Parts: sequence; C-alpha cells; structure tokens
Amino acid sequence: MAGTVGEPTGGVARVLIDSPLPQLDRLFDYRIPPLLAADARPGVRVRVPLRSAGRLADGFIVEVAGGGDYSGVLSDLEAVVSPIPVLAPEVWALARRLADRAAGTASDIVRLAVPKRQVRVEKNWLAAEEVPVRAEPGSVRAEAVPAKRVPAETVLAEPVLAEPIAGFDQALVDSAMESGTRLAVDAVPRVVELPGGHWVGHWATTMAAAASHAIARGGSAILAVPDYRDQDQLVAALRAVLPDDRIVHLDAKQSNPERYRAMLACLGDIPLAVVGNRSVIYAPAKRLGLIAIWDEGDPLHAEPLSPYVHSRDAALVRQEQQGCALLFLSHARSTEIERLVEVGYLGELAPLRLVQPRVIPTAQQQSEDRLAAQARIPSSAWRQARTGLDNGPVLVQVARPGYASRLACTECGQTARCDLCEGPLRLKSARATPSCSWCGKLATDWSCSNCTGTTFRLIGQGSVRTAEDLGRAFPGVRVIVADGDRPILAVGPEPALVIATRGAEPIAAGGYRAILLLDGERMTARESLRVGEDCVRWWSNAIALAAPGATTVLVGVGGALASALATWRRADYIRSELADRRALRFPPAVRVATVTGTAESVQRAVDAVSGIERVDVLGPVDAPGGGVRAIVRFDYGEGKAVAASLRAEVIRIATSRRKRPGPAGPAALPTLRVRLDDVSSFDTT
DNA sequence: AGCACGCCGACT
DNA sequence: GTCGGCGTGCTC
Repeated sequence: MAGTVGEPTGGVARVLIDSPLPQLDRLFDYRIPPLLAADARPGVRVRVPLRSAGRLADGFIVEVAGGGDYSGVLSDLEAVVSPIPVLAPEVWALARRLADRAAGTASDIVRLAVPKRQVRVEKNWLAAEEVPVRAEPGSVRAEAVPAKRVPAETVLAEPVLAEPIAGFDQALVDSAMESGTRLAVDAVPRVVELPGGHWVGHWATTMAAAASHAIARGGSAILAVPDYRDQDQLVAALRAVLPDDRIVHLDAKQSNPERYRAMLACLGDIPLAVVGNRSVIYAPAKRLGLIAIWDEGDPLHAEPLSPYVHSRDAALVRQEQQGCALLFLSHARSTEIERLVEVGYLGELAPLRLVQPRVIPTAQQQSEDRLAAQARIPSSAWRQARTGLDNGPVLVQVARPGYASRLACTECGQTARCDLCEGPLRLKSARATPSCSWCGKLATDWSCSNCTGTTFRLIGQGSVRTAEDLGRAFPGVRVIVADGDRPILAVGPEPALVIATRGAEPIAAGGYRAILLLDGERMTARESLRVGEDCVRWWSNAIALAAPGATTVLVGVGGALASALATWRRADYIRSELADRRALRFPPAVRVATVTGTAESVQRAVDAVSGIERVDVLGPVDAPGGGVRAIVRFDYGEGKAVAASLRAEVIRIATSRRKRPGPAGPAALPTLRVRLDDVSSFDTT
C-alpha cells in the first residue's frame, strides 16, 4: 500500500492519529490519492493505515502540505470519513499547545473538542448548510439537497444590538471588548429580575451583555459556567438580549447527537453565543470575540480527564492565540487569578458603584433559646432569621446534606464504620437505617469494631436534620430543603426557610431577606491547601443571593476570613493567601507536577528534570495504590522544559515497557504517570 | 496496541 | 546450516 515518493499529484496530508498512546502523539504524513484530493482538507476526519497495511487508525488532517519533513516512503490516505472540517485549525493549535503544557496527548484534548461523529446529524447539517442559493452552480452537493429544507443562512440573521453592561463603566467595557483585553471582573452581588419574571444572579446579565457586545461586533462568544444551575441563569439572561437562534448549548448533560449538532452549528458563519460547562472552551466558534468564564474557582472547571487541563488555563492559552477578549467573572477570585492580576497579565474591573453586602460574623455562642441552640443558631442570627421571615425567604447554608454526617459508637465514641468496606456510616433521615457512605450497604446488625457497643450516637448535622430542628424552632413556617438529592433552582418571594448545602442554594425572587451561614467551623476545618479561598467563594456566592439591605450572619468564623467577608474586601484576603503560598513555594506561586509510578521510573523522571533551574522535588514517598509518588515544583518560566522532559520519560517508558510483572504480579499498574497542576497534590488524604 | 525484526539456543 | 523462541522497537 506504499505510495510513490515525491509524487506531487494530491499533495501530502499531515495527520493527527486519534490515539491516547503518547508515542503516537505527533503528525504522520500520508500521500493524498487523487480520488480523495477534493475532500482531503485540514480538519476532516480520515482513516489511515498504520504500521501494517491491514490496520487502520482514525485521525484528523491538520495540514495539507507540499512536502513534510518525513523522507521515507508515504502510505496513502485510506479514506476521508466525512468532508466536514470538524477540527478547526485554531482548535488544533490550542490542543497541541495545551497538551505540551500539560505533558499530555493532543488527541486527548481533541476528544473533548470534537464529539463522536453522528452520521444522521451530519447529513442534516450538510443539507441545511450547502444551500443551492449559496453554492456555486453545478456544485456537486447542491444537487443532493432536498429542495424544501430551509437553510439557516438563507434567512438573513437578525442584527444584534450591544446590550449596555449594567453596573459597570460603559466606556471602559467598550474599549475592553474592542482591544481584546483580559480582565478579572468583580461581579455585582445582587439578584435581578429579567423581563420574563425570571430571577438570576446579576453576573449572568453581565456575561450576557458582554456576549451581545461580541456578537454585535460580528464575533462569537464562548461562555463557560461550572454547572447546569449557573447555565440555567445564564441562558435566561442571554434570551433577554439575543434571539434564540444565536444561543447554542454545548454541555455535559447533552446526548452525543445533541453535542455533535451544537458543534456543527458553531462551524456556520453566524456569530453565536456558545454556552456550556468546562469543555465549551474548545468550541470551534467562528471569529471568536469573547471568552467569559463564571466562577473559575469552582472545582467543576477542573477537567477530570487526562491531561486534566483546567478551563481557566485553556481559556488563557486560547485568548493568547486568538486575541479575543477574556473575562473571568466571580464574587471571589481564585489565587490563580490573583497571581495573574499581580503580575499584570490580567486587568481588574470592579462595579461602578460598590455594592457592600451587610455581613456580620459571630463567634459560636450558645443561644438562650433552647430550640435555637439545638439548631446551633446563635441569638443574633436567630433574630435576623425571625425578622427576615416577616418579609420573605431566609436562606440557611449548611455544610452537609442528609441527616447526620457521622455516627459514633455510644459506648466508646469511635466513628461507626461499615463492616464490609470500612466506610463511615451516614444517616439520610431520622427514621432511615444507617448506611455506608462509600458502598451504600445498610448497617442492620451493626456492632462496634472497637468495643462491644451496638448503638449509635449522631455527630454533626446535615441539611435534613437542620431542617427538622428549624421547623420546630419556627412553627408554621414553610421549610424547603435544597441539596444534591433535592435540587431546587428557584424559590418565590413568600416567607420560607430554605436549608441548602453550599453550592446548592436556590435563587430567591427579590433575594433572601436574611442569610445564615452555619457550619463555618466545619468548612474551615477541611485539610486542603485551598480551604481559605473555597470558603470565601462559598460564602460570597451565598451572600450575593441576599436582597438589598438584608443581613448575612456568618456563624462560628473569626479572623481574616471573617473580616474579608464583613468588609467585602475578598481580594485582600486572597492576596495574603497567595503571599503565604509564595513563602512556602506552594501552587499557584509555583507550578507542580505529580509523578507516580514504580520507584525506578519515578526516580528516572525526577533525575531528568532536576537539572533544570529552580526545580525542586518533594519525595518520592510511598503512594496509596502501591508504587511511589514525587512532587516536582518549578517556576512558570521553566514549564516548557519540565513538561517536555517529563513527557519524554513517559514516552520512553511506554515504548520500552514489556510484560515484566513477575508471577501473580498486579499487572495493570502503569509504570509512570505524570500530572501537572493537580490542585489536590498538597491535600491530606 | 499489534506486529515485524533480530539475536541466540537446539534441532534435522 | 536453519528453525523458531521471545525480547525490542516502531508505527508516515
């Protein structure tokens, strides 16, 4: 199946093989046979022979060149799977650079960008796209089009007007959108009512207005949000300023055909607002004018699939490559964004007029009221809730869902654990049988593994138990529980106690008349490098749901954290948090690479990078799943060199690895895994 | 992943 | 002198 050398007939296609194997992560050259020359353009899906003529691999043409640098004999392209250029050149460039930065494989990122092919969806799209009026007379595909189909683009797209961005200096925003600047935007901590009667966070209207600016200027906008709750608000806000056919969804909740259809829609000529979760950053949006990310500190923006590229980083690189405007909106920025602000890479945009929420921190103190004490509410918070309930809904934020987060043996006080898997037991409601929070097994015949006890004591209070206690404390008031199991997006303006776990707070019409943030002690007790910034984010996002003038009581929290919220100077807190990380050489002051594998392979990888300037290594130490783990710390400037040499080690191991595991060896253990910028590297457990 | 290639021990 | 074991390395 080998072609002839130097035959100029159809040119040479440079192909990215769709494979996660690190040793295949480069371009392969193939001769384009004359029959395929018409369709073999950059971006199309192809099938190519690999190694032996019988074996075919999938891939994408990323370049059609006169001649590559490969001097051997070229094979022929086997087939062009579809003529649609689904891998846009700028998306390929982005994937390549992100993979290099993360010591990963470009096709792993391309898989996030390009959904699996759907033939039906593709046919429909082709039929609508290649319209007779637009195609040149005699065009091959024009004849195949059913005449009755109304193509999207024959209908002249309605012009879109730039919506003023409420709450911000108009001239400043205009010039920012024009010159493609990068900004950290402090969102207005309010809820607003849309023309349809829908209440959303003010941030959603800011983001929607920014998108309308981009589209009015003829560019597309990519809008990324952490989850569907935020997406719901953003889409409502977009509908208020854009016609429906300018809004495209591209998110994880969609089925594959829906995602494929949405991706194809991006390839059209009309500028669109593309809304979705983290992977929407890779949408092939035409003439990209804006990328905006809401709440980049939310862990849902961290991609769980290899090579684990955070949407914040993907957006930063894409902005640099394409020069669009870039906005990070939030009520509480992460230390990563703070760092970029401090080095001058990001500008800051604050609301025109400072909206200062009323926040009162209280130390945990015993309330005189018995019922209130049971619900762990100090008397000041109790009073706020009581007056708030006269006018409308009151929000109570708790750390955990369910009834009790932990059970302990009545006799010895040891945490009650599952007799099957050692997982901690949990109680979902007052009358339920306790069950294991890891494996779900019901603990029917439980006995303590430490002593002879057979009865539990409840430790900690989940949302359900808090709801029961508060229901007793405020007789006659409606109690609404919102958590992961009971998702509620919005509540009305009527008086009600809304008990929600952090991150699951519904939007209240008109805003909450009072907010109680309970469980502060428990939230701050988490053993994570990011507790501080996480707490600021959870609480700020809840505070932003308050009605104008309403009071938020932050229970059981003091010190810098409490004053950051009380003064609403959250950036000051994050700034000092980042300063601490600098002193300790912790991320994001430096970058980190986590290297896991056999003692030998980890040592070799560590040796390979330890010669680079300003690189230091923690470990190796024994890793939980067997093998060892080392953490490599390095400055941003050395990122390229560190990633490249770690990548080289991965490839070396992958190509020289042979079935070596001895008799009864636990085979499936990869011998070397490299992960860059893992935020949980420094967490305990 | 697969599959060809090559270097070394045992064979007609 | 040649067959075939499996360890090694490559894939346009």
